[in-house]
Amino acid sequence: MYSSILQYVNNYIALTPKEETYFISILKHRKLLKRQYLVQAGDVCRYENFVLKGCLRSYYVDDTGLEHVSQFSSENWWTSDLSSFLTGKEASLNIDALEDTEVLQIEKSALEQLYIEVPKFNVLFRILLQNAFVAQQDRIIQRMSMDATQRYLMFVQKYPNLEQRLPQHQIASYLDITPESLSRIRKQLSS
Amino acid sequence: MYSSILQYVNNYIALTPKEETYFISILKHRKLLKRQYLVQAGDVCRYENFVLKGCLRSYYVDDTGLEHVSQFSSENWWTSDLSSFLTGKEASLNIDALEDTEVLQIEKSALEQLYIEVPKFNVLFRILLQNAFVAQQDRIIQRMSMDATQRYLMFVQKYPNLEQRLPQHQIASYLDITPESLSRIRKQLSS
DNA sequence: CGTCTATTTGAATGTACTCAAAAGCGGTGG
DNA sequence: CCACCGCTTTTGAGTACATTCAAATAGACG
Repeated sequence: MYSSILQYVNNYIALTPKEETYFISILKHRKLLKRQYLVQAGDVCRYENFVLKGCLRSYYVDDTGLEHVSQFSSENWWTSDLSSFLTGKEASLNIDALEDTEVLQIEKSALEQLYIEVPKFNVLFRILLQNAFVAQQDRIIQRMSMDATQRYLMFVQKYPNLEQRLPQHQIASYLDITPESLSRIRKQLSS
Repeated sequence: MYSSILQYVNNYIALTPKEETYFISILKHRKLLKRQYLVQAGDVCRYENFVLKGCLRSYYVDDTGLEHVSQFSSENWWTSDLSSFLTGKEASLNIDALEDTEVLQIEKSALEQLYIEVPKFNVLFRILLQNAFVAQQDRIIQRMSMDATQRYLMFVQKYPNLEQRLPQHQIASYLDITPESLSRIRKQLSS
C-alpha cells in the first residue's frame, strides 16, 4: 500500500529507514466510492491527500449552481483545498471521486510535526509546490491565449489517460466550455 | 536597501545575525527603467527577484503577437519565470518594468547553496509557494465563474493600489478582456 | 427492460470581440 | 509655455464564437 508513495517521495528526497517508518506512521488510508466526497465546500479541509488509485475532481460551485472543475487528481497526485488546509477556514472547493478511489491522508498537525521531525520534507513540498505552481501558470496562460479547440487538443496531449477515463462533460468543465461546445469541437476535429 | 526584504523574511522564519549577513551577501541589487526588461522570452531566467520599489508585469506573447499579462509584481512581491528558473530552459514569459523599478536578485546556484547552508529557507519558499499557488487557483476559478465585470470589481477590491497605478489596458490584459471592453465596463459601472 | 444521465444536434441569442475612428492625455521639444 | 506627437481611452458598428434552450439519440446502470 505504501510502495507508490515511498517511491514518489524518494524521487525528491532520500529517507532513512527510520524516517520512512515515521512518515508511514502518520498516513491514513481512505477508500472512497465513486461520487463520494473527500472535501465538501463549507467544511474545513484537514488533510493533504495522495492518490493511490482512482481519480478525483476539485470543483467550485458558483452562485448560479454551475460546477467548475479546477483540477483532476489521479494516481500519484496530491489534492486538497490548500487554502482551507493552510488557513483552517471553510473550503470553497468540493472534491469528490469520479471513480472508486483510494488515498493516503496526512493531517495538518501531523504534517507540521513532520516538517519539524524530518525537515527535508520542506524540500519535498517546496518542489511539489513549484511544479504545481508552474502547471497552474501554464493553465492560466493557455486559457488566455488559446481558443477552446486548442485547449482541448492541449489537454488530450498532456493527459491522454484522463481523456480516456473521464466523462466528456467533466473535461468540458475543466476546459471552461459547455458540454455542447466540446461535443461540437470533437465532431469538427474528427472530420 | 535590505530592510524591507529582511522584514519580509522575518515574517516567516527567524534568522540569526550570521544568517542575515549570509543571506544579504547573495543578493544583487538591480535598477530598471520603465519599459526595461527583467526577463525576455527566449532567455533563461537565472534569478528569482524580490521587488523593492516600482512594478513589473509578466506577460506571454501568443502566436498572433497579442500580449497576455499573467502577473503584476509590485513592492514585496517575488517574480521570475519560475519554469525557466527551475528547469534552465528558455523562458516563455517576458517580464518588464511598468515603472522605474528596483529589485533584489538571487541567482539559482546561490539559492541552491542557501537551501543547504540555511535549510529553513526551504520553509520560507515553501510557504511563499503555498500562498502563490492559492492566489493562482483563485484566479483560475474566478476566470471560470465570473463575467468580466465581476472580475474587474474583484481586481479593484483586491489590488486597489494597482488599479490606481497601472494603465487600463494592462489591467484589461490581466483580466483577459480587451481594452475596449474594460472601458465599456467602467462606463457602465459609473452610471 | 426501463430509467436516468450523457452526448449529440439544431436554432436562436448574447457577450465580448474586431475594426475603425474620434477624443483625451501626457510628455517632449521648439 | 504652448504646440505637437504618440499613446491611451472612449465610442460606434458589425461580427463571431461559444452560449442557452430544447429536443433527440445514445449509453450506462440497476
